[in-house]
Amino acid sequence: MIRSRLKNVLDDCFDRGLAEGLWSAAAAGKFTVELPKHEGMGDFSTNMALVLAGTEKKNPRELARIITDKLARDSQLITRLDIAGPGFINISINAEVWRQLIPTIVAAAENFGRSTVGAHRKVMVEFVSANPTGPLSIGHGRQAILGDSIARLLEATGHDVFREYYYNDAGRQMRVLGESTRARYLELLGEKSEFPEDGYQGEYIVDIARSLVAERGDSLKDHEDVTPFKEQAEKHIFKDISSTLERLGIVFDNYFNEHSLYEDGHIDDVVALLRAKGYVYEKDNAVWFKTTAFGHEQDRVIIKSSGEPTYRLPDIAYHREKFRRNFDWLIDIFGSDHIATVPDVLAGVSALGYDPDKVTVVLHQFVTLTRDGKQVKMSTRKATFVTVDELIDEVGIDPVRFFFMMRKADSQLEFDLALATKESQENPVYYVQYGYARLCSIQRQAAEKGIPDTDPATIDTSLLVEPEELKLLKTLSTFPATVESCALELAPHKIIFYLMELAGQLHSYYNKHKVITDNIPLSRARLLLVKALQVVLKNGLNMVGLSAPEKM
RNA sequence: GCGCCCGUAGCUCAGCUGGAUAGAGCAACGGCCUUCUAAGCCGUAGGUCACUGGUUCGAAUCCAGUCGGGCGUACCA
Repeated sequence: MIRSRLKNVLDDCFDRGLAEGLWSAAAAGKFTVELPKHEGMGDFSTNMALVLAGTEKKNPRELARIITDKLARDSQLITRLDIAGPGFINISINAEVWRQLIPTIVAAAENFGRSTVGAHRKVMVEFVSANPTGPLSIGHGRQAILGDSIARLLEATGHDVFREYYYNDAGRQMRVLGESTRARYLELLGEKSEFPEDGYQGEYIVDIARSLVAERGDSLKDHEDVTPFKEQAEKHIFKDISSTLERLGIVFDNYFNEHSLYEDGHIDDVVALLRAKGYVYEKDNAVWFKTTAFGHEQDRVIIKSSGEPTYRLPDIAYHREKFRRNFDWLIDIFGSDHIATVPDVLAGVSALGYDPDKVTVVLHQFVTLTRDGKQVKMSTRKATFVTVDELIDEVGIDPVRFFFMMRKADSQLEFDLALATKESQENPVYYVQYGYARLCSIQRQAAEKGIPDTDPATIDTSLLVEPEELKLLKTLSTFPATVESCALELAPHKIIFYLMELAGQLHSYYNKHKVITDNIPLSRARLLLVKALQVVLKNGLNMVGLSAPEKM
């Protein structure tokens, strides 16, 4: 926020130089204001002179001198200017400007960091979208938390967010699920049964079968139709999935059933529309989508010779429905194994006349699960996977959320179970939360000692002169911009790194300076800083679905 | 073969819309609890940013190629 104030001053300086004919407009909008990499270089740094040197073919240090002469007139904000290195201008900000942040933050309270840049744009975030064939596995967990955190950050920045879960409870995989359940059911009754070769072997199928025995006894013993088994399995698995999501604090606005696309005729509509536009043809008894018209290497089958659609067709129809529901921005969170479908769906969207630029696909790489240094193979069928539920049981909800958010989506994420369990005491999530708990503890102490409450109007913040205090203020000031860039870049990991940085500075400060001392005015000033820190830590944690415990 | 992602400290990873001396956590080593919670702090050590070339005042960052790992590349989803 102070940075943007400074940027305005620099822009103004640039415009005045432009008016005076000192340089051309070629460098307009190209220079930046950054935080210097190293301490002792002022509060901010700009490459304005270097950028101008490039466009004007002039000596950068000479340009820097001209710029600093112009800037020096503004002393409200700027207290010192230095030209460094090849022509960087290092800028020191009036400490009072930093201090003024404190009452601002305290007054904004839970709104500090929130913004309206989203301007109520309607955004759909589609994520998880696991079919009901088994409990959520680690891979789904990453996606669930990534999607939910992105959704939360978009909400915090003023977007109207809609969370949707797309699933398919029809088809071969569900039939196999039903058959697997029947086999377990018959086993429980002591009957002969043949377990499907590619059946779902997880223990959860036995639990479902057991529930069927409890509810229906042996009445389904000779039942030919697999439907009741399938339905029972689906019912239980969905209940299981939603309870896992609920534990993680994830709530969907809608569950979209793929099957409804058939019932409502959307599948047929899409084929007809594509056909009308000439993007569809028949070959080898199958129906093909002319994706080569969109620069792809080969066309794709959308209806098999058996008459069944391939996954592409409902995916395209589903995205058409998203567009028809008038969202301004469609965000799909997919595992990297779905990468192949993305170009096809986007081609479909284009072919139907919608704007593919409104779709953003966040592909996340796989989670590698290790236990005692050995990689654990994951397969829903074989049930050698670890479920999200088991993971939560072992390490707790906040650490699960935190760990999955800690890495950018592009990176493969290694989750060492042994480490996460054994060393949960040193988990980075506790480092951040402990910072918050410490602040709360300080306030409890202050109340006990009868130090008057923090009415900003009666507090002299100019007593905050320690370098650690000013450093904390600088970090606090970047919170709103951090939230905004995390949201717009769909990158929750950045807020995690921000929170770790802030917590680190706070712990250092705590160890070096006492907040509560016999010096009451100073104590009150520091308590107000504590309050501002509390606001930011809590908002940051809550914004991505983490708790902020007052005691640990 | 082709497409996408990744390759940065012993390990796990930030940094990547080009900027000054490349960072964090864990692990290792040495210190700090009669004082607001030691789930903490301070210090030491640890690097050819995979490799080669290019672009330029400047490259971990951009481009090309090479090597290594992952995921795809279906009339599976």
